[in-house]
Amino acid sequence: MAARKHSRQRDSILQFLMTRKDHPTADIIYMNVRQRNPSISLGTVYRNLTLLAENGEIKRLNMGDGVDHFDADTSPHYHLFCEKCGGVVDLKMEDIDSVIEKAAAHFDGHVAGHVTYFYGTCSRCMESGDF
Amino acid sequence: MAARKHSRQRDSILQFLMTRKDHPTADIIYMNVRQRNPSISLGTVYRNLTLLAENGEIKRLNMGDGVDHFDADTSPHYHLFCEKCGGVVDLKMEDIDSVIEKAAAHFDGHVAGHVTYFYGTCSRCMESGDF
DNA sequence: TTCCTTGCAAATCGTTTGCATAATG
DNA sequence: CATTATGCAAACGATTTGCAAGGAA
Repeated sequence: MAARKHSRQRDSILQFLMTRKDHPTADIIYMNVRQRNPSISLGTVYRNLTLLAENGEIKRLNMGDGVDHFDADTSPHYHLFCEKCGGVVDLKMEDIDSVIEKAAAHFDGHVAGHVTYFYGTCSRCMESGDF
Repeated sequence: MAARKHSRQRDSILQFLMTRKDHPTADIIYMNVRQRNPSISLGTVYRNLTLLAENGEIKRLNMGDGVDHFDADTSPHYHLFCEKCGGVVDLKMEDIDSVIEKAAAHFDGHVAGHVTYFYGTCSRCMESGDF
C-alpha cells in the first residue's frame, strides 16, 4: 500500500543500524546519523524506524526499559537486557516457540505468539566488574 | 526502610485491584477508585501502585502496549495480551523457567531471569466474533 | 507534476515530581 | 510532634503529528 519513494535519510538510518549489534534507541540513532546528515530531524528518524519496522526490514524491541530499541538483524534470535549498563545484547539459543503450545494447552482463546527476553549481566559488564 | 503509614487511598486501590482479574491500567484504576473516593488524584494512584509493586504486594506488567498493567495476584502465572480488545488475561501453564538455562548455555554473561508473555485472542473475543 | 518525505515545532501520552497541606502513628 | 501521604499542577521523556516546503518518480 506504500508507494514508497527513496530517501537519503532512510538509507543512512538503515545503513547505520546495520553496523551496530547493540540495538540502539531512536535517540542514539539520531545522534549518530546526524554526524553524516546534520540536518536530519528526530521526527524523521522516528518516522523511518516505524516505516522500516512495519515493512519487516528491522525489528522494534521492547525490553521493558521504557525505550524502544531497534535491530537490523531480522533473523529469529533472542535478547538480553543488561541491568548494569542498560544495553541489549544478542543471545543465541535454541528455539523456544514450543512455549506457545504449552500456553495453548489450557487456554480457551487463541495463542498467536509470544514475547520473551532475558535480563541479567552482559559479558562486558561481567568482566569489568565495575558496578 | 519505609516506615509506611496507613492510608485510605492505598487501601481502596489495593482492594479494587483485588476484585479485578483483568489487570487494569493506572488510569482505569483511577477512574474506578474515584467512585468511592472522589477526591483521590491520579498522582496518588501512581505513587501507591509504584509503592505496592516495590513492596511485592502487586505486580507491574509490561505487555508491550505502552501502558503498565497491574495485577494483585502475585503468584507465578503467565499473561496473554488480546490483540482484539486490548485486554490482558491470565494464562495458566506449566512453569517455563527452564528457558533460563537454555539461554545461559551459550552465553558469556549472567542470565538472571526472563520475561515472557503471549499475545493472541482471548476467549471472550473468540466467541463474540466481532473484530 | 504527483505525492511521498522532510524539518520544525507543537502536541500527545503515560508517568513522575515539587510543594504546601492533611492525615497517620 | 515527627513523618508519611495527598491533591494539584507543572514537569518529563519518549514518540507522534500537522503543516508548509523539498525531493523523488
